[in-house]
Amino acid sequence: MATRGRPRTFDPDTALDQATALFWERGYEGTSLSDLAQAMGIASASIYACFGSKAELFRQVMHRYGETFGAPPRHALGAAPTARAAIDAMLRATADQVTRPDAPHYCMLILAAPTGAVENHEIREFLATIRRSQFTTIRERLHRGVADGDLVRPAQSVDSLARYYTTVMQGLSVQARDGATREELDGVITCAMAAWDALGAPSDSSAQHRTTM
Amino acid sequence: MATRGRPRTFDPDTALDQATALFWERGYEGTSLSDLAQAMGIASASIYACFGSKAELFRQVMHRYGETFGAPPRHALGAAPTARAAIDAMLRATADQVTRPDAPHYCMLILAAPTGAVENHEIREFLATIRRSQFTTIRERLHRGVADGDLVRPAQSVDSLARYYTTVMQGLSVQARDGATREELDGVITCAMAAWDALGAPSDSSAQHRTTM
DNA sequence: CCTTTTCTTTGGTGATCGACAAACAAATCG
DNA sequence: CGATTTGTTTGTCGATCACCAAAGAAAAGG
Repeated sequence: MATRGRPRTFDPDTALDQATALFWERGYEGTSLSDLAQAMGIASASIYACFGSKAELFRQVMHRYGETFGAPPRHALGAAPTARAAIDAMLRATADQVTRPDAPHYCMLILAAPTGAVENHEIREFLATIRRSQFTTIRERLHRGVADGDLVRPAQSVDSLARYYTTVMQGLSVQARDGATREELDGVITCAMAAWDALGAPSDSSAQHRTTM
Repeated sequence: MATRGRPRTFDPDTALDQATALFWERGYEGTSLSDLAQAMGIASASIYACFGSKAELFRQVMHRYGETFGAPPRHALGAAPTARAAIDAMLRATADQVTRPDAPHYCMLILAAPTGAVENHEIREFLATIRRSQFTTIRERLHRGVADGDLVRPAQSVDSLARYYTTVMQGLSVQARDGATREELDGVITCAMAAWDALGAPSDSSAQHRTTM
């Protein structure tokens, strides 16, 4: 792999990090190319040469973002021994991430481009697709719990339960955005997990209140 | 109150509705003044004469939006006899609103401007303030439930319970945005209400012991 | 009628948007 | 070395941004 031609004078990964910081602070539409070029320390033409376009740069930012910011919740979901522990750990890890003191208090995947001009609908749909895959990942973890026997098939369907915890996770971003503290999010999560004990019926404690609705 | 001068040739309320439709579809930053002028059927100068600025127009749009789109959930919260029924009805009404076939599937208050350019931070904070007031309204309804005796002070604090249901409500917008159906949101809400029975203590059984919080 | 008041239309402000062409610079290859 | 390849710099493209001044139009007051 010969490296012909003039070598790049900047590190693409570092530049991506700087672009991430800006997109994170201002969202997709709120960030301009001249802002990006200045923050990345290069001319806008170099952005096009290296990353293609503003949209393509954002996609690469989100890819990197998913592997860093998104890693703890994803890892928690997969590593915990039971479905209940997995969901709980995923939510706590999310709360950790969206209240980190060194970053804006929300998840880019959810709030960086939920709406926007017509010409940016592709970016919005790009993020929506990732969010939908999060839901299916959570759902699969619950199904695994049913297979493992640590989650009794709930009165509500597994689909509903998965969507419910996805909803809570996404709501955490809005809460953090509005100034909720890590401790307050912990209280939210504890409430959310109380539904598990009412619905999912853990195998260790036999069903108690099954009435309602 | 004499009406001197040339009368207005358009109805401000109708124009506000048309502006609402556009802001709703594209968010705050994604909507341009020329788009608005065209949709409202007037020149941009008339927008400034009547509404002041883009930001001021958006504030008036949100005021009207809160009195129309926001009315059903707010009314449900206040009208239901018990705290539990109030929260349940509020969430179902929210699900109704964010899946209406005649409007974009999300709540503007939550997703119209969660991020954006630095010069639009005031708009973002304007919406955040309204969202925080929603939380306090929900909290007050729960406190009323405690006073009424239909909600036993939960193991988790009333604050946490209020923030939890606020989080779920906000998450519903993201879910609807990503294509969740009304029925799927119903399943989410049923799961969310299951937490009530685990935390808040049943409403029918008379208040048991008053544990300190 | 004329004056005053208010709104609308016209037209354009400077700034900034995303994107790129052309010229220049720095590396490898033969 | 010269030729080739690749990245950077410079400058700018047409479009669009939010906004507004100036002039024309339509009403009421005198």
